[in-house]
Amino acid sequence: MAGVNKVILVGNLGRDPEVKHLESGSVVANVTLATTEAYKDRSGNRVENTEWHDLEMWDGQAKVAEQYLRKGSQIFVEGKIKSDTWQDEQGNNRKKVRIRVLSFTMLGSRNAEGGAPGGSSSNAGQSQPAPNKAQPAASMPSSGGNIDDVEDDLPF
Amino acid sequence: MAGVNKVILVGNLGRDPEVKHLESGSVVANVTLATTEAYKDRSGNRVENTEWHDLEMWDGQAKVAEQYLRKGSQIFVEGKIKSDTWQDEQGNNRKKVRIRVLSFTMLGSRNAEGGAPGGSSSNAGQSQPAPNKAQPAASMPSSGGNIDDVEDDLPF
Amino acid sequence: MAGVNKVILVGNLGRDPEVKHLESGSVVANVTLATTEAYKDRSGNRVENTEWHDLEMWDGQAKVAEQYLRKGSQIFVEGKIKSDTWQDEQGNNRKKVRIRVLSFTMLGSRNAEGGAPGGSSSNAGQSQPAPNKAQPAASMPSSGGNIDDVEDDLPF
Amino acid sequence: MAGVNKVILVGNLGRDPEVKHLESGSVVANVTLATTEAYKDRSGNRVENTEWHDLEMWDGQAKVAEQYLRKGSQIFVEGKIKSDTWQDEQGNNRKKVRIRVLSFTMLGSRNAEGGAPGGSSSNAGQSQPAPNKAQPAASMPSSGGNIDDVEDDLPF
DNA sequence: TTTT
DNA sequence: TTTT
Repeated sequence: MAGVNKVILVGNLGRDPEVKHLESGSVVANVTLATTEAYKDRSGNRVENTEWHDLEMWDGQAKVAEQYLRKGSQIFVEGKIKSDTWQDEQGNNRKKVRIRVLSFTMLGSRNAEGGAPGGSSSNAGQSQPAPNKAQPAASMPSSGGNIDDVEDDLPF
Repeated sequence: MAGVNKVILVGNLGRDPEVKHLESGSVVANVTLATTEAYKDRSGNRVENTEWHDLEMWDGQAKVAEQYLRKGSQIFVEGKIKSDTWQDEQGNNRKKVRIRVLSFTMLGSRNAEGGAPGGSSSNAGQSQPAPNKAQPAASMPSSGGNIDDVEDDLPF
Repeated sequence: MAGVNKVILVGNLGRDPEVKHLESGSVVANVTLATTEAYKDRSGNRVENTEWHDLEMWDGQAKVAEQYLRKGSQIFVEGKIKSDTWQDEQGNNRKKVRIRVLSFTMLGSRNAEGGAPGGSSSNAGQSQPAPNKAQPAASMPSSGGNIDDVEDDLPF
Repeated sequence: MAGVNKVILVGNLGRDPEVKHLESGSVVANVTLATTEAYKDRSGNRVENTEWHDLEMWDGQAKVAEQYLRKGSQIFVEGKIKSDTWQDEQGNNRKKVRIRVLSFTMLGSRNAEGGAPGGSSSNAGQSQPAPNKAQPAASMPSSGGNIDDVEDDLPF
């Protein structure tokens, strides 16, 4: 019965977060995260391999994501694997795997000050204007949320 | 580019490993692992939630799995998320997520000596006779494999 | 500022937990945990290497430890590194590193039912009688504590 | 016997790495890493707590550290706890805990291009000129080392 | 001694 | 779809 289900990721967002404010008052953010590994194949050529992860963040976390994360943002994520299963129209069993984020931390913000925060690619047309990625203390959520390490504990 | 993609699981096998010896000489073992978490809901009732993970082990690892793991075995797993994507007959994009195991460790075997190793449920009819789960050093694979912590590093 | 400090251990207790009930009402348990790795040296000989960790558990966690953990118990631990620094009598800077446990899970108990729970080494003379290591749901702490995954979040 | 001893850190270097080239040909780099966590105390005041870790890197890893890491660099580290024990002159048992790095990844380099790489504080007087922190592929070690994820597997 |  |  004793179980551990833990995921640790460091990667970059493929898009701006998609945030939904539900009627219940809950907020959910869906984020796609790329983790890329590079290695040499047998011929000595450099090969890159990218894995795309579907992240799910809730409530306080989702709000911080909405406010501070953008396409290209680099984050550290701790979470767990969580799958939904259902039957499709053909009666086939289907399964969708997501990472339920338990906490995340923005990375690399220190050096963003000198240049365009997030770079030119971080604020594509479909998104609202990006906030200052440098995360000055003054722009911290007054709710007491912690930009740098956002936790949100639901039972599952 | 800097990426981290790490999964840590502790759980029990849902079935005996399914092992295939490929013509290429490679060996692959597919394992289903359950991680269960328990919590109290708002009414104070104990609720259990089980997540099933599809694990993939290769070569030396797969051989150790074949020899020592059985339905019910408790293991610690370190691996990474790895997905296959394709189009189904309807032209829909499909994605299958697996955990590529990088190393695993058998748990709890130390105290299993006194009773039936693995318990009555650990050796269903479709499987070969289970070996002694207590893993005495003497029964270690002569190939130099390490029963307790099996690693197998492929680039991806 | 963004920081991550995470430790994951699987090992066995070197002694029964040492538990102190403080006047403040807090409870602290000190636990020594051995993690052993085995490898082959250049000559092909099997070598074992054991690292001893000093764990610190508080309150609900400490109570569960007091009640259920014994010398020899195998546990999964998640925690963080936490050091105390001071000057000794000679004026030298000293540092003591501990693992502050954030959650732990008892391992291997499921299959222990058939034999002596914990095995002969798990209940040395200096300790109180060991409880049933099999952890039936019925023997769970009525306080709502979760034997299988004990969490306790202090700020640091 | 089955053991897991894993440490995961994200933090910033307190100093430039101290690198020693041993007569044996081995190279060792000692690095101090700060992991900072912030939280609100009972009065709602923001409190910061910094833990300092002593990291040890060897060979290929150490060379990459020497070349690319500087005071202030942010890295992701995976390693294990490793302690040395000895008796001091007074005959007291002493123990020194280090993190043996198994792999590390440089973080946040993407946005360093626009400004001064590493910032003004990253290259203090006592250090050699910092290399371009942006890690162009062209400056990669020809030895096949991977700047972004450096691994080095010794048995212990 | 870092970082924000 | 990210990043280098």
